[in-house]
Amino acid sequence: MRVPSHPSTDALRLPEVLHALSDPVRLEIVCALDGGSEVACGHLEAPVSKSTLSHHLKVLRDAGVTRTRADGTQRLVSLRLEELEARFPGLLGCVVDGARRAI
Amino acid sequence: MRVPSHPSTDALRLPEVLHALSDPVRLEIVCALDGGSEVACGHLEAPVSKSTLSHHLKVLRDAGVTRTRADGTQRLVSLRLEELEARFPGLLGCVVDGARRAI
DNA sequence: CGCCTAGTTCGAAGCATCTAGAACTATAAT
DNA sequence: ATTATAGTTCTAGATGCTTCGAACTAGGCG
Repeated sequence: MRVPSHPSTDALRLPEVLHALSDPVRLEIVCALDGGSEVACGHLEAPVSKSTLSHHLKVLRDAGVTRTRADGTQRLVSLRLEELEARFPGLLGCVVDGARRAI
Repeated sequence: MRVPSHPSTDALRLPEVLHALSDPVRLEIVCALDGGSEVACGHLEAPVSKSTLSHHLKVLRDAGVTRTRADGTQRLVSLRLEELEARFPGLLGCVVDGARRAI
């Protein structure tokens, strides 16, 4: 399994980031990752099939919201907190707060 | 021309708001409205046709991002700053800041 | 090696989005 | 009343998104 590519911090595009965050399933994933922990794909709870979950993780990764690294047969996903904060200060915090209050 | 309907503050949904903000044309409109001014549709600069602009304004309005009121033959559009701030604190500010820096 | 586990990728269906032109509505001005 | 102005709505096409199952890839284990 080849290592997936991640956009550089400079390459992050706001419309793309917002679109990545605009889906309920992906918003839940982001909330689950908030706190900085690395989570294996399979441990993410989402009401979708494995392939759909993989697709959503790809959308988040391509937008630069998450990072994925291989660990054995698993893929560990985490938020790109520092990079997002550097490029769009406060955004992720507001979104997660808003999502936690009422999705 | 009948008055368009606006969702109540309670009815605002984060995924819908984020989706409304995830389009470059709409993001530009929101930036243009930031500051609190009311702007007539025709004075908004957007590289799209009149009907497409009308569509984008409807998406923003339906998501609860903007408010529209009639004034003669014109429609004045403005941001729902207070309501958005009450429901999703800081969000609009972060988005506008991010958009201004680099769209 | 053969098998299991963990994810990805492919193919396809169904639905939504963005876009524009044409037709329409409503207000204002002549 | 006629005409002009400002937007909306309808229709339609092209594209994109979400979803799933099936097939595939890669690493770990017996």
